[in-house]
Amino acid sequence: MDLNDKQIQILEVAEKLFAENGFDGTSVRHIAKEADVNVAMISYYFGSKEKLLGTLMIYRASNFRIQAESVLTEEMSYLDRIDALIEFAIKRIHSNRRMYKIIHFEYSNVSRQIDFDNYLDQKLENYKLIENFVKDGQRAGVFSKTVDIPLIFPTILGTYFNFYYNKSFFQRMHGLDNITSFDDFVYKKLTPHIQKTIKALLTYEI
Amino acid sequence: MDLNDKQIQILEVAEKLFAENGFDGTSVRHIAKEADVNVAMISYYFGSKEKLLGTLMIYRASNFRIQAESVLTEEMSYLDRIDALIEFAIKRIHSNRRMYKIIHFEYSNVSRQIDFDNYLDQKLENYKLIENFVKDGQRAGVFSKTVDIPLIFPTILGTYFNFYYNKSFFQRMHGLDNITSFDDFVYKKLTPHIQKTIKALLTYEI
DNA sequence: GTTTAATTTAAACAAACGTTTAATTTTGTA
DNA sequence: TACAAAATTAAACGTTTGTTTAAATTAAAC
Repeated sequence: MDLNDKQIQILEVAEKLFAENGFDGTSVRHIAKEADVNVAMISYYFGSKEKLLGTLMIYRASNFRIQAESVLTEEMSYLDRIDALIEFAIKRIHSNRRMYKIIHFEYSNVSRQIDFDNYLDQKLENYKLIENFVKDGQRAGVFSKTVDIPLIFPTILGTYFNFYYNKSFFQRMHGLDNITSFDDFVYKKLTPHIQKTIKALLTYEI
Repeated sequence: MDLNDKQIQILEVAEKLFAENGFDGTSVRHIAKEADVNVAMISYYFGSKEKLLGTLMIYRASNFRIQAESVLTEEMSYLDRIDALIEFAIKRIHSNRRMYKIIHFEYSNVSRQIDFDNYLDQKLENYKLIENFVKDGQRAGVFSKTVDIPLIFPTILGTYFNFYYNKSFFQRMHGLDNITSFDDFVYKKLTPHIQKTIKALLTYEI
């Protein structure tokens, strides 16, 4: 997939607007105007609005697994590697949060004709990686054997996204008033909270 | 707010379709057809599509706090009350999951003119209730003093919703193939996982 | 410099959108 | 039965939707 500058410009504007207003809430004319191109360019380059979203998904599907794998094989204690993995994971989903929001909302939409196979394959790959790591830790006697491994992911990602989806509520509650402090909060408060939660869960007996 | 049978019928169809296809992805004609009424009835009863959503929010905003309060004041250990609270909370959000999905996706939509004040007020009330309970537990020496109380909610709700939003993925992974087993999974696997996670977090030192 | 291909444009397309209208039917009241 | 109010209907309203067309412009190839 080779994309020229204009195509990338359109994709990034579309990502922003899809995340803000939803796929159906965003018109191709709105995308075109914001990206400063003619409406017809979207059909010309991508074929259709749905294919534009499909291209966007592929464009954003960079490989989480390879980097996560290198984090997990560093020479550190199991708990330190959990910390490192979660720090890396939150950084990743935070910078890709718009794409995730689009996926969350379109994934369960039956009327949409979008190919989620690549997304699901990557998700499964990522799961297998974590599963093996946790099982290693269990064999080493560091992690509890009663933890429900498939549900670790929803707890990590879910905590982040529930925070993100209720951003205004938390901003009001904490008095955060701009984007910088939202970013700061994610790294300085939310990430440690998730790290602590997962470490607690993985070492909790009965 | 007094609603007749036909109005309730429209509201429940709308809730289902909004959750499935989004607010913008659902047409008033689709709602009317599914609810077996004429399109004009929606304007006639609710004024507009947006006001229909507003009415739906009020219709679903039943009081979580009162029931949660009675759970938290039962004569049980702190950890057992955590279990009871989470079991109750998951039951509630599971049965209201469609409404929550709509709210999550419309809440961050700036172009929408919907009143979220009631929703936010309730959210704050619920938070205050939990905050007081956790602080009591900390004073009693049962709960860790380093836990970030405002982030307990995102972990509970987020775990549920990330599971729900990736339902098909988990169904494929666990071989769940119908709605009954999805319900079963929520109560028999997901709820215990969240209970364990929060108890672990609340008793985790350092 | 000429020709061919790629890009960009404004305009038009039919379909679908939320909403309103005005007429008709049903219901409730006296 | 007669009347008024409420409910229901099909049709029409003006916009907006995604997409296509055909002409104009720019870029690349020879």
